Amino acid sequence: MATGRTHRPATRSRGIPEATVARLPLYLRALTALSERSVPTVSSEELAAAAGVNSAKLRKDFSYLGSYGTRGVGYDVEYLVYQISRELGLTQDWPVVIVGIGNLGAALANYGGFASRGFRVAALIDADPAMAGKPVAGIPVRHTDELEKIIEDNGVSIGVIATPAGAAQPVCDRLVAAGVTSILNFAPTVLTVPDGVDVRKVDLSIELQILAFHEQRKAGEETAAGDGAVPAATPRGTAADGSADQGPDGDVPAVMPA
Amino acid sequence: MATGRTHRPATRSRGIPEATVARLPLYLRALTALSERSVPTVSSEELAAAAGVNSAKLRKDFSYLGSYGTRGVGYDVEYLVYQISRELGLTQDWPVVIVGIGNLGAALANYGGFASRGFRVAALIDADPAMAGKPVAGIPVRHTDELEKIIEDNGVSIGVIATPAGAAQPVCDRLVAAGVTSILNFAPTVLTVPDGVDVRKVDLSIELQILAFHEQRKAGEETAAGDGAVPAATPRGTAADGSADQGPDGDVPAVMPA
DNA sequence: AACTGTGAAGATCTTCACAGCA
DNA sequence: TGCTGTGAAGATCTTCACAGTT
Repeated sequence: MATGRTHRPATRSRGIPEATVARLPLYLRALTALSERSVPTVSSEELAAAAGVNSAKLRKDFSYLGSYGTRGVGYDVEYLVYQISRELGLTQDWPVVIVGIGNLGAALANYGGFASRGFRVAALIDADPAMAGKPVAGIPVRHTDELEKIIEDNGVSIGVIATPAGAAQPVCDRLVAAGVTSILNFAPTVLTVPDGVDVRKVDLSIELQILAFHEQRKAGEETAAGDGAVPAATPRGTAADGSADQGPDGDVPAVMPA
Repeated sequence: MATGRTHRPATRSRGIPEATVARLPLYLRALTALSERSVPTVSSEELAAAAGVNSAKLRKDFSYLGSYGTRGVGYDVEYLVYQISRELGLTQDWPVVIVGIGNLGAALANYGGFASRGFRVAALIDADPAMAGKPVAGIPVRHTDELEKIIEDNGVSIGVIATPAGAAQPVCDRLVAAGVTSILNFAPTVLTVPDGVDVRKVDLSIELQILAFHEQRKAGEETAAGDGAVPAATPRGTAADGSADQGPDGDVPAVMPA
């Protein structure tokens, strides 16, 4: 082993740090709202407040994209929306398949934000033969047997797994074998994928456990006063301070349909 | 904002770094699986593989909890399960309320992992009068009017918001006013909360956008033939390298019911 | 005067590599 | 011998603070 190999230059995709990439969608959402209100320009201070981060961080983040602002003025909303969209690859259409149409899968299929921003639900797939043909969110559910064909016919490269934990890895393997290279996993399992495939996971129970940790911490500190919730002073929210940064930075969360 | 206040000593809750806290649930899940198979001990190497992280990181994480392992042997599964559960505050019962019972809220209510690990759904709340009384996952939905009373009667400190984006902040304000100090937000909005309240967010569209960014990157690199970029080497999956760490570390994602 | 862009300092997090215990 | 626990080095990320621009 050893091999001083290029030990994963990772993150440095090409200059934009991963932490910044994770915040671009946040900025984009805030900018889109401003755009809809026809606001022409914003200062880093205003936009930062709307996105829930601090302005220094926002400016540094934008500096990785280039110099899209005007000193003394701020940023042109429309222009920034375009630049960030392009950077995120949202100027093109990404066909997505959702596998596992239980409560969660249905919720995802119905999610409006999907179509609105570069993503298109190419197909809903479920292993239950009884579901086949039934429309969910206006899209007919197709059987797992067709998975490979669907991926190929639609050139799908992003797959969403909303199956029970036990089915996740097999489904993942098939998706990858069929050509999917990015997976969003809602099943509470660690997926193993070959090199070159990205996996992000969303896990409800993990998020709750992280909250429980901080909650327990608060309870302990409060003791000083007596009990009541939220003393006058700050029991302090460990991480995530009040209005500032949301979603500390943990990594995961998971959900799983019935 | 501003206020040169105690500039958030944040993370250092009391020694355990936030990044470690975010991984404890992962270890716990892997350990629970081992426990069910009656495996008595595990090495950091084995457990790390099961949790999808590298062993050095796992050992360092555990070192913050104390010295619970045995050199030359490994960790006692049952003992570790207990220690991590205690650290995360899962040895006590956390009543949780879910507000917004659409497709997503129903999916969350049906999520099995809820009850199994220290969390108990105290109530399901929805603004639609027509939903009141209807059982979802065996629990009758109650109207938003009762929110405050429910929170107080059950001593709820953790709330899950699965409402449409527009209703999220108002609901959040009421939850906080009633005593909730930890919120898991599935609505695609940045919530503003007073100091001392923790907010974590889960946002589907953000996760997809992050995947799209990397996906676009991959596509671009493959083209390498054309312009001068990336030799002939691997197309490489930007971040999240193959089987290693899952879920890079972004911060957020969002889902929203119909 | 107002605000961006950014070098540098600080804070966190990760990985190495090896001393030390069972 | 086998594997944990951890100081130290590295890599990232955040925040400061101010030069530079309109």
